Amino acid sequence: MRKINTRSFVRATRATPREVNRQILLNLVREHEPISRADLARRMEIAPGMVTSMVVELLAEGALYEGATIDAPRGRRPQMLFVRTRGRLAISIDVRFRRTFVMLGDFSGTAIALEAFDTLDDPAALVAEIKSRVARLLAHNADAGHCEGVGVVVPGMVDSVTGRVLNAPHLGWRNVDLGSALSSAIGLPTFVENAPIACALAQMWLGKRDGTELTDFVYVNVSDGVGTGVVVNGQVLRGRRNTAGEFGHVPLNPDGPDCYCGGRGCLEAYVSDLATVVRYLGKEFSPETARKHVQRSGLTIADVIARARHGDRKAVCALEETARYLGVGLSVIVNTLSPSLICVGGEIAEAWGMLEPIIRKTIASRALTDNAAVTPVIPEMATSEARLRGATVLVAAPLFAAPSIA
Amino acid sequence: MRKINTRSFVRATRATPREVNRQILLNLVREHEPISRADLARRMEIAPGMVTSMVVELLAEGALYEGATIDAPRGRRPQMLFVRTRGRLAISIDVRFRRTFVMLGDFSGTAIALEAFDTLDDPAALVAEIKSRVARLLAHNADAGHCEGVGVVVPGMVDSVTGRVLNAPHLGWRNVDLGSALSSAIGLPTFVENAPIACALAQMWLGKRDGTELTDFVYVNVSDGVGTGVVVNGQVLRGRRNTAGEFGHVPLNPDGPDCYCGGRGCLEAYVSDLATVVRYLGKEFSPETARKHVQRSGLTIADVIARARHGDRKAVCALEETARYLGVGLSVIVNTLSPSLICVGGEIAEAWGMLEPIIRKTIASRALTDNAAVTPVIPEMATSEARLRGATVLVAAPLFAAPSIA
DNA sequence: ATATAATGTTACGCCACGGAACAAAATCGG
DNA sequence: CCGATTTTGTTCCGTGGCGTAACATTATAT
Repeated sequence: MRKINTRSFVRATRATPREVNRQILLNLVREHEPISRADLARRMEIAPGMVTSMVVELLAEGALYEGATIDAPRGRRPQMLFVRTRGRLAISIDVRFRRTFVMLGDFSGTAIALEAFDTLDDPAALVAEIKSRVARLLAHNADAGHCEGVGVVVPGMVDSVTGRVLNAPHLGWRNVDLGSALSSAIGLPTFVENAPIACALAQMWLGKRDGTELTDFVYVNVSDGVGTGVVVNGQVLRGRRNTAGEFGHVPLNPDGPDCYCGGRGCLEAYVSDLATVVRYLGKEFSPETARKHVQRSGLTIADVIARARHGDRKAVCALEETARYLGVGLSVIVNTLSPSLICVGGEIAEAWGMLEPIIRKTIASRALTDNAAVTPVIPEMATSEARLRGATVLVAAPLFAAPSIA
Repeated sequence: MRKINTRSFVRATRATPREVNRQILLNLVREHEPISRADLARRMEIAPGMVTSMVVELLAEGALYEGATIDAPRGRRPQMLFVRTRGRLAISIDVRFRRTFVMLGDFSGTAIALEAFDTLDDPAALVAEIKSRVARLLAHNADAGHCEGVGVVVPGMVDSVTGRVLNAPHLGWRNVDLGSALSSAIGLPTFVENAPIACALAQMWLGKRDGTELTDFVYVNVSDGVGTGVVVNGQVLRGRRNTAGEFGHVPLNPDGPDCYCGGRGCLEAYVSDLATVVRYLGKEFSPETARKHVQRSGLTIADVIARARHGDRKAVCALEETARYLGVGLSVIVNTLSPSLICVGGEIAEAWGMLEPIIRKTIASRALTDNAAVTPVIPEMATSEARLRGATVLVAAPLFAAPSIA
């Protein structure tokens, strides 16, 4: 039961039913391809004639394509339909603390070309560098298809409507109009999004699940910071000024370590990669000294995980402590949002075998209901390039999204 | 951008545009009444002819009624339209720990009759008592109009679709099918909902705001426990099995007092009325002893507030401590959900003058962005009968809700 | 009395749903 | 090898409701 916002509503027009049904059909093809017209009519519970008329349109637009007819036990052979992803290209850009990745890929998220370079902290310089690389990528792959947009993923708060980066502490950016800059530099529609949200979108649109829809879940990204992307009812939770989802700064202990946010005992101060490495080094975490300790040691979270695998007791303990606190943090998410799934990304996911039992136990002991206690928690390995796939989704997904009505 | 759930979607039919536009029109009348057809046409940006055809339908159904024509500076005088709330009745029931309230009121939430009696812990006995009282109320007020349904508000987790009370610890209920029992006893459609969610619904549908729509906010109810109703995008956040929104059990301190939920240092263990009174008595809060202490003292939260008003230093300190912890809890809500408003209900709202500065300061110091720091927090006084108005909304609001499409 | 301006109604074209009939292309059975 | 059957896909037409426009109604201004 949703209340209509009378200050900003979308009226239904004569074309509305067609728009709605077209999108439903498109999504059914997307999730069940290859699929025949007859099967679509059955799934949508509409007359076959309407499927024909919609499919004719979608074929003409190039949204779908017809594959071969396939064998059937009896009767006329069905002509299978597919969503056209090949030849529909997107530039995906992942701006990270040290390195920036630029990918040319198609709408299915598969890469055609991938480049990386050291991130330039000056936004104008970064835009210029991206511009030249994108131009080269597009020129070298002119035969691969038509590029329909640019998706950019940034570690920080983003106003996805205007494309402005509101605050990206790791890059030292505040109120940078990255969307406009890139879109005018490259000459393609550009979409900018916060990294954990983009990862959540990638999970929702590209994640292969066995029959279950993923419309209410939380993506938790653990890296230098802890960010979350919350999806409710198939929509990203944004809140006022796109500042929702900061579960990384849930306070777990008023006497805990200081955090970069100015608070004390935040989840992030316990479970970020920085915090875990500092713990392994036997030091106390503090915003002032953490980076120094880690840089002096030359260790990364990957090293700590590797040492733990090889039996280093201190490394195992450091990771187990991280798992305990992460479990507490996730139990807050479980009790407040009650998602149908939590997905944990970041390099820490590589150590999932060690972490999972502790996380599970912690959640189970703190969940308020039996049902919440068994909330599925799955890792997403860093190798899956979640951020770049999320950047692709920023370009591709709007074509499949539900029309907003009322 | 919403993803369509291909496992459970609603196709658009030929009647869909009409349904959508009808609801928009109805809501415009609801929020701007009295309003003329011409004004509706302008606000909806549709031709006046369409307004006429829809209004004819709605008048015939009795959803709207025509008032008098009013003066206009020039031209034909407009005929004003109103939503018909008089004569459309609802039974509203508020089941609380000690007392149960039964109200007969119209769709605007104004009471026609109100009764109260001691809550019977046995569900069957309670249903029987409610049945006889409702029958009498309806018989005595047969001329007041037609009763269209029953709304029930319960202190606990509710599956609002089936009407089952999943878990109401204060009543000692588990998996009680209250909805079916009441609906077959009274013979009217019955809607059951959790108390803080119902309060949130009352705020959203009946709250008088000056021009601003309230579609993303959190209602925090502080009483014996702490419950929250979260509204995102004009919809209540429910999560899996209706267990979302338990911000009362966000852990604030691992070394804090034990909580009824089995955890330690939960927000509820610091700021519930019980916790505040226990603090005033100079005792440590614990689930085993809290009620005993309070009962022996004979004090209620209202007494503590009254004493603080009369200059009792200990009472002021106890309340200020509650405000500090509540501020921490609200800052968690601010950072994770980023609502456009937080509404605090319960008897503690009566002491708002004392609490607000501390709450505001705590939120401001812990918010992650400047914008979040100034999230409006408003009290709702207990006198406004939020729960009973919420129960009414359960019956009335479905008539105004947006049709769910795609 | 006529012009002007505002509200509200009636009329009709057209798009897309909705149902049904029809065409197409395969297997099955004799 | 030919008709019956089955399944897929297309064509056709009726109808509801948007969308535009003309028209009726009722007031004030000049």
